[in-house]
Amino acid sequence: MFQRFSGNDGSLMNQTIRVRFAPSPTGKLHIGGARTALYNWAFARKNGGSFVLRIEDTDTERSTPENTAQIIRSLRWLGLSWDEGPDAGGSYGPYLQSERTAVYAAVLEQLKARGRVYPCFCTPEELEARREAAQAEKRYSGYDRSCRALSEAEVAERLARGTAHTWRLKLPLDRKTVDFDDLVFGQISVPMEQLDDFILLRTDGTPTYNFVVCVDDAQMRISHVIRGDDHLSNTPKQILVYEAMDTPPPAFAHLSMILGADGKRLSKRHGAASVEDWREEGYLSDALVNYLALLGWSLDGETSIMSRATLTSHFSLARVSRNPAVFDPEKLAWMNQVYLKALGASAFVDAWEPYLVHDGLATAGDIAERRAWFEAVYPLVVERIHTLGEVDEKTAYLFGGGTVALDEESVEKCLEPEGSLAILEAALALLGDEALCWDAEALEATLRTIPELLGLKPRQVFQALRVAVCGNRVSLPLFESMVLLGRDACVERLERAREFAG
RNA sequence: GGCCCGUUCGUCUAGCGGUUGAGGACACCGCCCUCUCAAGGCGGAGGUCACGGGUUCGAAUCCCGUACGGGCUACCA
Repeated sequence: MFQRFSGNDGSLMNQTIRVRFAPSPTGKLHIGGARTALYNWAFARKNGGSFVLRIEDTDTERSTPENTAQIIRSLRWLGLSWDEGPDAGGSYGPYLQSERTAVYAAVLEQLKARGRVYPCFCTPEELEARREAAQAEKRYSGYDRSCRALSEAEVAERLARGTAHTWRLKLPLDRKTVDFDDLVFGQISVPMEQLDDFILLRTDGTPTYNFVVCVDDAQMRISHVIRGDDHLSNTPKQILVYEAMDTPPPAFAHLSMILGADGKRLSKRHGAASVEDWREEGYLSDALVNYLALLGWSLDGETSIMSRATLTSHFSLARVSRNPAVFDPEKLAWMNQVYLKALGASAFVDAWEPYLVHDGLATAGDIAERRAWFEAVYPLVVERIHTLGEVDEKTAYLFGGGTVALDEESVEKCLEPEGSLAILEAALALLGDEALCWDAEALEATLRTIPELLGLKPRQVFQALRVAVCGNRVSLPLFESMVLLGRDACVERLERAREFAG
């Protein structure tokens, strides 16, 4: 699959598009990570390329297989699919960094053979002291390259003696800058004085991030690295690693950070910060994907509701914003309702079921048996909620049979005032008619006669009946609620309410 | 401290030198609808385009400073 695109030098060239999402399994999939994954996926799908999932689990302290499984679950829930990954296989594996140690060792050996790295025997304490001294004198505090000046004999001698050492990258001393053309940020230029011979392999033999990420991206033939802009400053270092490996670097596209309402980087402090959290609160993946797509990217500046298909047919890095974006839960909530309204009754009941079961309102068996009843609730409740998590609270009064919990304040305001008893009696009399058809239209037509009969305002009548039947002065539409409750339950509730009525 | 990056209504954004008296969306306000709450319809308020200099006939758009914010500056990723 070949695509023409503009290369770093501005020329057009043919290249297979391959992108990757490389999360570290140290926790759940975060909103920021989800957006990075989404943009990578959209870019790959739009350009007919491949999307690779690679797990960066080298931090054995914090990485767990559970987190990896959880991240994969979240990505799938979001509707993203990858062509290669730990679970999907592929010809550039393994896709777990913890299984790639031999690859890193081999590349390091090549770099040694080509004289692009050198051992450093400086201890952390020495480095720390020198760094502090440099900072005190306001000099660049990077490594002073002292071990780079060691003679071959001395190096051989220390190595033979088994002296603890790291391996550092030998930066070219004759360059002035490292330049690259970021697909989002544009031309970036960093002076070489700001870069030092950073460590590729630690004393304990483990490779560092800036090394492994290059090895992996190079070996996996990644064409475009799309990631958070916290890596923008690391990019020059990585370009130097590519040069040492004698491999052309991929194109880079950095995504600005997602912030909380306080302007700080989005985190748990801001409430739900992981995809899993939002799912549990009752957000639809379609809504989350749509919202995330627009957080830092726009189709045309006008469109706000769009499907994954639109995303994958129109996504473009050129339209990715450089400014950090503040995550706005209110807009997500609005968008979620838009998607809930488009869901349809059947899909809604499926999505609602876990909440019903969890809150003890119904069992899976009840739902299967009275499917139509649950589906009838949908059009009433959907325009009054933003998340699935709110549905049970809004509909709980429909489940009590002949009894309902009466809201104290509602009773006080709508049931206790004089005239309520007469309203209840009138309603009971009218509903006692066995011939009355128990549907919303008939109920409304019948009960509409009460205001005139008693000389009361419709509002007063219906609010009294609402509190008697629904237990609260705020509820789903009264007549439809009565239909869902059934005649017996309604009559019983009206009778019970009489003792509170004025 | 040094280096890199960013800065358009409260928020997400459109805008890539003139058709912009800066457009859309969320939130907000009002009206209509109405059995409550919503939803919906209509309308409104809200931006001296961070600030200061330039370049230009003309700048939100290009250049340079300043301020503010973020990132990197680790034997973290």
